[in-house]
Amino acid sequence: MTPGTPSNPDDLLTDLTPPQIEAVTHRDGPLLVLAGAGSGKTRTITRRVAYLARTGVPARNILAITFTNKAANEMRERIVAAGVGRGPTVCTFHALCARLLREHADRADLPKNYSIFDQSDRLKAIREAVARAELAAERFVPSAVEGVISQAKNQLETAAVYTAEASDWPSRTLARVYTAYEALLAEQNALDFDDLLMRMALLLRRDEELRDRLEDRFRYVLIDEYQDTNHAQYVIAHQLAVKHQNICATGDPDQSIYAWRGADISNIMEFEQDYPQAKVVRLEQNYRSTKAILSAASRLIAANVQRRTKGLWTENPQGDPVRVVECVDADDEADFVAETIAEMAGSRPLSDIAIFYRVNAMTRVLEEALLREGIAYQIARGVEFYNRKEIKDALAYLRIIVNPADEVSLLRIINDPPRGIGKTSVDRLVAQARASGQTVFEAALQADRIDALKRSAPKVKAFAEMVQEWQQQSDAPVRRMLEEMLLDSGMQGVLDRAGLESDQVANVNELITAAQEYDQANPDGSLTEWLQQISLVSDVDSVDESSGAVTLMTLHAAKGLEFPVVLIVGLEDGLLPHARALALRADPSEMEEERRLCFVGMTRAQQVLIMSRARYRTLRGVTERMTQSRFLAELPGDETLTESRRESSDAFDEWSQAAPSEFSRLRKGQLIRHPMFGFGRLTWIDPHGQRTRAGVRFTTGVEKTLILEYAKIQVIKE
DNA sequence: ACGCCAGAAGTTTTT
DNA sequence: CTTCTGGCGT
Repeated sequence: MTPGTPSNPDDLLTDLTPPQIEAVTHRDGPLLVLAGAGSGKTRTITRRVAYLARTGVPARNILAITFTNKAANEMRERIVAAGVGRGPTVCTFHALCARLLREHADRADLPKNYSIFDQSDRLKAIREAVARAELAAERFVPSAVEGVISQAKNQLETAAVYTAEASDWPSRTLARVYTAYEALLAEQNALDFDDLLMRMALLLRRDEELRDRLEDRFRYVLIDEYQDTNHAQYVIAHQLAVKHQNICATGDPDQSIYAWRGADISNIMEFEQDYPQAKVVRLEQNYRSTKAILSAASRLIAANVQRRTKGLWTENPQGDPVRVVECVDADDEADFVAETIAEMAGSRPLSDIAIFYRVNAMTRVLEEALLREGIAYQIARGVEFYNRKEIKDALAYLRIIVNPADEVSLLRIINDPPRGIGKTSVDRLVAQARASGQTVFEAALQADRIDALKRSAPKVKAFAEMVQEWQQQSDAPVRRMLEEMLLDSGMQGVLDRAGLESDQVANVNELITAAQEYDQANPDGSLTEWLQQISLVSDVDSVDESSGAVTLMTLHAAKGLEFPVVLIVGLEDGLLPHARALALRADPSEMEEERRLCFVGMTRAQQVLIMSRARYRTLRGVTERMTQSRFLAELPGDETLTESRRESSDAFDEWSQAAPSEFSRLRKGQLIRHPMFGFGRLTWIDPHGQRTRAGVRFTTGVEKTLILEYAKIQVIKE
């Protein structure tokens, strides 16, 4: 279908259910689609976009916001397939903001060529900010400070606002770090991920004229995964929809899994209060999973207290029961996974199969086992590619071409590959820049005038001039720019020495390919735009359905996807739910989020769902006995089938079922005394006869694991 | 100036 | 157990 071809928009409705049709055909005014897992949400949104376009809404007036780039690309393809063309804007919140801030840089009071700082750039800047605020680095762990700043930005609290509101000493001190950090970013023309959202939200609030223009441009706004939007995203969406009120939010509170990142579930829960005229459509029929899978998942999620009950049903066949498999340890579990997949490989393509886990660290054993069985796999971790040293270096070079004020990037590569500019010289150069109020790059250009640099001065100057030469040709195609830079910088030499077979060369080649693809897709593109675009890749963006391989990913990355066969590993207390949610001071809502995470994983499965756990797991070098996840106990017995990889006579079981020992009188919560550490309370006990261990939180605040056979503790009070 | 080694620290999830 | 950092030796 091409634009202009006469067509009946009702063709778009023929295979939809009544509630789906309601959502698709609703024209003006706010719309909330509460879409349960597997209820055809993506299809509904896509159809809605197509329907709007075919019933008179100019395609360019439609904005669809997705959670990942991958989801955006897929939706765009589907919209094109529905005959709408490339008119609608389909992207993530971050990509939208990056683009709009570039387009309206003057109004946003920003340079167009700003750098986007990733996690590690940001941590470096925070360390520097802590130093500048003259605070003890030990007291201010960068990652903790980062969390505070990130949270503030999500709440649209600028450094100035945060400072004004800081009343106690800790927050006043953090306000100083935040202020210093913001100054650092400003000096470097850099934004972090949260800035993209905060800047855009604040800009829309204060610049009425721009808001008005954007409201007219994006007359129809659709937001997917609304349950995982944070406050800043909420404000952006709201500002864009104030005038026309054509906001369509879709989501599922049961699939909210990003509260830790600032997502605010009340955005979706209170949609009807925010938009009193809102029409609400519920999609509760599941088209994805078998009855067995769906009822197991439904039973699990029903254990959440903070939840509006909701029925999810399916007309799909009953299917096989959900298998729960108890393995001996992580290696055994990985073997089980690999063997099971090998058996299935004859009857279905590997790309049908996915393995989910709670933490990335669990991939190693799985990879080894899959390799042994000769099973092709891909791991969803696009971000990791961009964290490789050679990639970060190459991008740092490109970033200073575009934005020479980007000090984090400049310092990263000023002597890499080595060009005789040592640490001392760099320190002196930075000191000179600070003293004269220049950027480090500006100071480097005049290195010959800095006496302190001595013999390295010509090298520094040569480096700066090399960057300047690149700058003069920076409107060349991205790929050519990249290759030129590799050659001139000496990186190519390093790569040549590493050899054609090396990972480094393969990675850089992949980057070159990415650059070339960008050039082809965007004839009017720019290096700036490409750099900003690739700063926003997510793990799942790298997943390729046609790869013919098993897909491995975290449960978080699995959201929005579906696979005929799903294996979820590590169903153990401490892993899923994660130990953090089990901690004594953990908020109960953390446990509920873990349960939703498990629910999300289970509901990705179409036909076969297998969940496994290990009795022993080695984490950071220590083997721990694991108890099964409480979530397994919450599954319905008649829909699940529990199997054990070993007879119960195995040594470990005997060990664990040993006769009650002298430690059997110990109970959780008892007050005890330790000769070295003093008083404390038992937080957990792991009974293994003589080998019984227990966790103790001492009054000093320290928590310790004690092997009771050796630790002579004394019970003070029952 | 540079590379190596040893010790430390940090391990949830990510746009 | 891994990865990174900082210090030390050349």
